[in-house]
Amino acid sequence: MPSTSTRRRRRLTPRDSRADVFTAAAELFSARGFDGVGIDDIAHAARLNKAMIYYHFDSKRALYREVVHDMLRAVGTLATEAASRPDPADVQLTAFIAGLIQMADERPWFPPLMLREIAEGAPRLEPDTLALMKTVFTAFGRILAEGQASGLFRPVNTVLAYMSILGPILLNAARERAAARPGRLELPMFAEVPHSELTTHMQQAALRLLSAQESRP
Amino acid sequence: MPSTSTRRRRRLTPRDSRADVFTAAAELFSARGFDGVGIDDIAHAARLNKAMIYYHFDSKRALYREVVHDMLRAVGTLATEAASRPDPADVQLTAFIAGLIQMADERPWFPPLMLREIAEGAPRLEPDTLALMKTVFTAFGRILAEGQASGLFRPVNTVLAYMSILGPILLNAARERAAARPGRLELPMFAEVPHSELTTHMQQAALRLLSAQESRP
DNA sequence: GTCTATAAATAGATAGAC
DNA sequence: GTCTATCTATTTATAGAC
Repeated sequence: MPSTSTRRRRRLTPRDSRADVFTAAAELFSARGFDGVGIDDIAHAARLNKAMIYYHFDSKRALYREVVHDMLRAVGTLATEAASRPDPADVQLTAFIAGLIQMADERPWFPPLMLREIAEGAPRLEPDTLALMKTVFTAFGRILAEGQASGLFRPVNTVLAYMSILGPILLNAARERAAARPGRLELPMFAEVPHSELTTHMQQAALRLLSAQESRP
Repeated sequence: MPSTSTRRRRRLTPRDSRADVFTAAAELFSARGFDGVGIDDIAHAARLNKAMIYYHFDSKRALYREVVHDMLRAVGTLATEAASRPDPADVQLTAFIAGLIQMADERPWFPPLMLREIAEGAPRLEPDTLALMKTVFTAFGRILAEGQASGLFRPVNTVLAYMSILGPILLNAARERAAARPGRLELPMFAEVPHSELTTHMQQAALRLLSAQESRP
């Protein structure tokens, strides 16, 4: 969420239109991409008009950047905290995975948005955005290195391991959103998967991928 | 590739402008998405002009549909052929994985395009497109079921297994394209990964995920 | 803070010459 | 088959009233 600390506080919940714009923008950018969304669409979804968008944000691109940065900051914090836990690497890793899945639940716009950013090679991303992405990857690398140093994990390419864990989580979350469209649920590939089953599967898959010893049940 | 069989053949390689449009469109849609690409961009990339696009294709959307369908047909064929091999399921599976990686090499526009289609919930996809997607998923399901029936694979949710295999492959291929942008290669997360290492990793990961017995080396 | 109205640029699509 | 010129609609962004 965007920081509200810099703006004046008023009493009696007087509608935070900036937050409404942010949320509407996040949902729409996630669903249709930067170019697929018009300022008018965002304004309508936030039950406001064009002018209010520009009252709160400098430009469409600036608004998009805030949405992406908010998302990356959250993931960066999650990864860094997981890597800093005083636990063995497998616990750190499963915590990271559970956190990612939970985050996709709390910020449903996050998975498609991140998927698209990667798919497009993040052309709209300035240096500070790349720095945020680097934070996540670095923290993940720390977990892996620690697991390998302790003999818990086998040696694997860090980039490929990263893709192997991030990929399915993002893809499945995006799939869930796609399944929500009318007439999709009948198709087997859009079948609903319980949250708990998802988490278990992803954690098992990661440990099976990395485990140095024979596979665990 | 689009079928050229319906059009007249001329001698001396007289430039197939339709194929040029198709390739340019595939590359651009892949890199920037449907809404991120203008007809003019495609025309320029194909060293033609707007009018030629509409001479060959009915509309921007029709052109996009052809690109997506061509891709899905190719993956569908790959998956169906892998599932029809007279081999044990693990061989079928590794063949499917190797084929996917090879396809991403031959049609570099495929991974980002498919990633985006999933991320967006395929809003532009008509019934016949969904049928193509279903073909791929069904063939994958056959491989899994056969592996489980023969005791080679453990029981896993088909959808989650599908995401776990497709996700990393697509994500990594998209990452590779993103890495090609200037100033990216220095970052660790955009480091180059040899083709062979990628294939081995993905096949190992899939087998470790699904294997019924203890992990294989 | 919120709105209407409008400017200025861009994009999908077509007409028609060659 | 290939081109230039153009129509029309949409879209980002701003001006200014309330």
